[in-house]
Amino acid sequence: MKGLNLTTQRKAVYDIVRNSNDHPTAAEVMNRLVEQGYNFAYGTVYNSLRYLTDKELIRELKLGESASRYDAKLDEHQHIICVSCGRVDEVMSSVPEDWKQAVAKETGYDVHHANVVFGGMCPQCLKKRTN
Amino acid sequence: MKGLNLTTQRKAVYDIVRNSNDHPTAAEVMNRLVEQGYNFAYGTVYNSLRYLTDKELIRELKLGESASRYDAKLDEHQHIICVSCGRVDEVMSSVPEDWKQAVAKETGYDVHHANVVFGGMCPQCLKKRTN
DNA sequence: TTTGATTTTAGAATAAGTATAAATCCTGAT
DNA sequence: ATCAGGATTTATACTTATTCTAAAATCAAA
Repeated sequence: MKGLNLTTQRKAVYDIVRNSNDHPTAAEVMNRLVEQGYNFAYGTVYNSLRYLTDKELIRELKLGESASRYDAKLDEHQHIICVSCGRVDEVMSSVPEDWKQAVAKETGYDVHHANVVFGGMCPQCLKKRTN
Repeated sequence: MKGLNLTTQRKAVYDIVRNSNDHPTAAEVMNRLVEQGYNFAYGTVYNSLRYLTDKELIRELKLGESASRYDAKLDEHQHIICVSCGRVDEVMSSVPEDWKQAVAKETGYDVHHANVVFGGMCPQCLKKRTN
């Protein structure tokens, strides 16, 4: 591939992001690395996450929380956060094209992309609620 | 009103947010306060912004940048950021109801709200571009 | 196998925001 | 007016997430 240099540390970080289904933060990636017996410098984890993001092997998610999360799912999709337990799920249903066009018309912008973060109550928390 | 205590500092902060059209960050609010001859503690500015947010006089915007922005426009709306110059504009066209329903169906969530941040090129930057 | 480039490391630095404790300000009952 | 109690402000310390830096380690190629 186009000059991809996957060192031990980058590979380990990539594998964690790939094999996690909960969009871990840098700190969570760090914890899981330690669980697996690695002991990389904090800066290396951040560097690796940035490198992998630049190479488009993973995506950085800014969902309005204090820390960025990372996602190895690359096809265009959005996210939904449970207001009760904080879990993050994928939303595959894509932004309606005609809405994007309406926004372009309204604002005069050439609209490149949309980042959408839904908030709501996840099925599990809905069940736990008022019974 | 419902126990609203607008001190000098809170009023001054509120006025700045209200009279700005660029969704200032806390640091920008601070700068504008200094320009107006005020000299409040940093903590006071943060406290005031939180107080005003709690009282629903302003809204905190988390647009995926490092710092929160503040907006005195209260009706539901979204935002668009210029990828070239960074300016932030309002998007009044609202999230299509049927899309929200599709997302609820797909995820099983009870969808409460959606935060949308569009990215694109603003009219001014479009004009400046390749001429 | 020396040289140069790249990467990792440890730790310092930064940026945004929160917590804390003392000082100040307000308000309302004596 | 005046004092007590609560709320607010202030200055400063702290936290969290992340980036920067400079030295050490690793790799790759001549």
